[in-house]
Amino acid sequence: MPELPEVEVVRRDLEHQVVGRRLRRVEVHGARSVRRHGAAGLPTARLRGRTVTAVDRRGKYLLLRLDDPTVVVVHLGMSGQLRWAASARERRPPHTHVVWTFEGGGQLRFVDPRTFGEVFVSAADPATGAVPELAHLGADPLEVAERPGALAALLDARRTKLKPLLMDQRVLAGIGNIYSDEILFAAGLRGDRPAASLTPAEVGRLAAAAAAVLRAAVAHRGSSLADAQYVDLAGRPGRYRDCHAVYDREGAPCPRCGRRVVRQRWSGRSTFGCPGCQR
DNA sequence: CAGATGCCCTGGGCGC
DNA sequence: TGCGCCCAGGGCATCT
Repeated sequence: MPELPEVEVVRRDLEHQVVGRRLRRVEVHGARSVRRHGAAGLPTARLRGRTVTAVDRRGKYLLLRLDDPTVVVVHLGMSGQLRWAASARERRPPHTHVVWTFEGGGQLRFVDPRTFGEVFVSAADPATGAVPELAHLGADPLEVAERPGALAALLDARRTKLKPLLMDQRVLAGIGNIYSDEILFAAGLRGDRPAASLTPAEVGRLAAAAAAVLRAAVAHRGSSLADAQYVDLAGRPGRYRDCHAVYDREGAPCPRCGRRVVRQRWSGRSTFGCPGCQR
């Protein structure tokens, strides 16, 4: 569920909380969350005593950069949360799999009931800061939206449909099922249009819609759905769900034309849209 | 190569 | 009240 806006909200909160702080201890309680490291487990010794210098985001991944090339990478998956506790004595939520304790008090907890998320440690390229495991990720949607020409090139490069392309992390990194539906509605485009079929005017609408939807979602601190899987660092839900035009609104009136929002299933996944406003 | 399917996993919602 | 089933879906593997 956490997509670009939710991850960005957590990134900003985290930046204020942990940059400049030194790690005292790292504990792993759930092996599946650090599965990328295999039997060796998370290399916690590499982290101890290090200071966090920056918190970055690459698509849906969070990067905690330390004062050496080491980077702690967190992906929230479907149900992952990062939660801050002012004191280590605060009770840990169920499904707390990784705990970072900082000098001077304060704990960061990685909580993830469905364990689709993960935590891993890597080394950034000293020249570029790039993380090798994330090399497959495509462009940041917010940056591409500034340049419709670049977006047009991405759309033309693949013979696929519009929605799968928006959600393809190798092309655009950060858009998932919720925001692809909201962006396509805002752009007035159907998700099953061939990506390469868009006119320049439609590409312009798509770029503007992506920027507007993603920025508004960040401003509203993300989308928390009924199951409340996504909450911010302090455990608070986001409010952007109240702004959804189509996602999870099957049968409700389209905010633009009043027709009923339709839900379809594509390859096992729900897609919401307005049959009147999207073409 | 595009696209479909299945798997991983748990909690919430719903039907009976 | 309670049981069992379905669903949510990001990323990846595996097919057609």
